[in-house]
Amino acid sequence: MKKILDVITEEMVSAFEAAGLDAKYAKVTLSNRPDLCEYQCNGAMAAAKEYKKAPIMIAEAVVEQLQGNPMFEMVEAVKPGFMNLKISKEYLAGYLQEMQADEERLGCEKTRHPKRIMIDYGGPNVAKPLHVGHLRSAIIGESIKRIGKFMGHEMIGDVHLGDWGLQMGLIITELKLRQPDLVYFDDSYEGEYPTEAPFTISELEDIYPTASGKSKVDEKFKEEAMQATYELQHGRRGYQALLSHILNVSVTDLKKNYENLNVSFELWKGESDAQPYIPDMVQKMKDDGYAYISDGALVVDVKEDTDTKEIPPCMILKSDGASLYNTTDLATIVWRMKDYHPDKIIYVVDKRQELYFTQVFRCARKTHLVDEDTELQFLGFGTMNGKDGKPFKTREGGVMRLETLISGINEEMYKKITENRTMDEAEAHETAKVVALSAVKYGDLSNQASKDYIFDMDRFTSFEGNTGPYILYTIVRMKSILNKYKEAGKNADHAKLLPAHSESEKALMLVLSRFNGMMENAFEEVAPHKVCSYVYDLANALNHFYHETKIMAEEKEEIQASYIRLLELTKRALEICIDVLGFSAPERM
RNA sequence: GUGUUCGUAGCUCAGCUGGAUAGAGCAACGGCCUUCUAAGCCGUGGGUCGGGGGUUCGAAUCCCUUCGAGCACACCA
Repeated sequence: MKKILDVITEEMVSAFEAAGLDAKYAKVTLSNRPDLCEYQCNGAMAAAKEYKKAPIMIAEAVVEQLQGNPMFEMVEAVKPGFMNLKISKEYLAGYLQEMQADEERLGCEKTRHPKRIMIDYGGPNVAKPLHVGHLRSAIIGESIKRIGKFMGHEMIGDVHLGDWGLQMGLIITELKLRQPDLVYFDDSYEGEYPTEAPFTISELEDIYPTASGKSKVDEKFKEEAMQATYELQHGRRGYQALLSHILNVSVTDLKKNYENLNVSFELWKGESDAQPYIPDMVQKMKDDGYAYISDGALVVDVKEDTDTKEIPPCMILKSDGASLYNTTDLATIVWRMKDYHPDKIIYVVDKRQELYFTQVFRCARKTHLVDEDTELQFLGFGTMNGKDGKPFKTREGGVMRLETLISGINEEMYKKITENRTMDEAEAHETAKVVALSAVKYGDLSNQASKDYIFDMDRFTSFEGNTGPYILYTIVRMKSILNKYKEAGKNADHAKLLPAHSESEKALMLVLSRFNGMMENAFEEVAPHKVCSYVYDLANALNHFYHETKIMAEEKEEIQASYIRLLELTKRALEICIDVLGFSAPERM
């Protein structure tokens, strides 16, 4: 259904035209003076110049046309030339009724031009546990994916595993040291390799850091690892079998961890999947004359005339002929185009990689890896800092494992819940997890993705004010009333949504009516934080209304049923929003 | 050095496609639970929107400049 601002703007357009004025000035926006009005149009002041008339004269002429329009409760022209509007309660109730009829989407239409959008987020490394640095990409990427899906686009999330490079060689080398007799290290072995991995995830998580540590002090060990890497990448059977074991064990564990975050991926591709495409890609870049040797390395120029600074060429192969991150990312674009032909690829990556990605994108475009109309978008997110404003670290100064962070918050949450409510242990733990996740995700998403933000454990676990738990609490309150209503043997399913009876009810209705416009905008701007701020507005409006209105004590059935309908609508809107943000609400808390 | 992002209340952040008195939350202070979950609601105090210019009828928002901070600048990923 139409956005409420568009509906009002249409009326304004007619009014402008009826007053003999250009409709381009008729844009209506939300009021920034809620004490004066709900919507405003500032076009009269802009039009003053063209028509050489005082803005107030123009405003009055337009307002004249709107007098008596049943859509409005108030229309007035003020001081310099503002036009202030209040929508009629009847119209608003009708609008919400229409929203409610579309329970699934609340009147937020799917796009008419669905796109296939791949979204590259997550980016974990195999054999390494997830740490806090992986949190933002997962949370933001997941939310953007869900917003896109809701808007009707085909969203394909790809985890883009870090499963290529020296780290693999390190693991293999360390494993060889620990278990030299494994068949994987036997060159003469020609049979099938075991299906069972020769290590568990916890062993793997021990092997990698050990190996990594050794490589920094032990030159010989490092050389061996490099050699192993080389052999792996050049097809040594035993090592490739090991690689797939490492992958299996690791991916199983990663899936579990991401699941705990309510994050999932359509594709579990990794850097290794791009490798087969490298030779042809490089050859073609050479044949087409884009790639040339500079200082021994193979590069493609990507600078453009409009650059404000020198953009270094995009390196395709190192001077020793080896591939590097760029090569893999470009080859990844190759298979993505070949297998999926997306309209757009969004990269949800640390913003420090921006320059690097402009190089990759330009190179991909220049060498025609992507079509003209395939959009490559870099969505850089800021660093998650600790309370001191410096990158988030453990007390000891190390990187904190994601699991540690999450379980810490879960515990804190569990304490809070058991302090305040009586609930059996199992439910309390389950609820704690749900609420803790909302705290983390909302805390992250309510900030603009591109900015650094301070992850303040105390603030997030204090659960007051603009937080995930506040939103959940609001939903739980509504659920509680709705249950009571049902328990009383009543049913409001076919009740009419009546015009607002109070200011707080109308205020709530006004926020609700913004739903479809908000969602559309959040998608267009790839901005989950806009969903957060809407959700907060809505929860606030509900709580004001809730506080003033004794719903269960309302004696007139018709009015009470209308309140219930309004609660249902609000609850639904909040639930859609938090779902799109990637978390959910418990039954009680 | 070059480029880039940012600088809004004591703290954490919105607002930035220009509009009327710059908004929240936390913290501080004061009210509200015999009635639907007080993890709530209502109220008070707190701001040269880093500084300076400019464009405009109008600037936190656009442009220039300056100061300060972060980040990035080809053989790591």
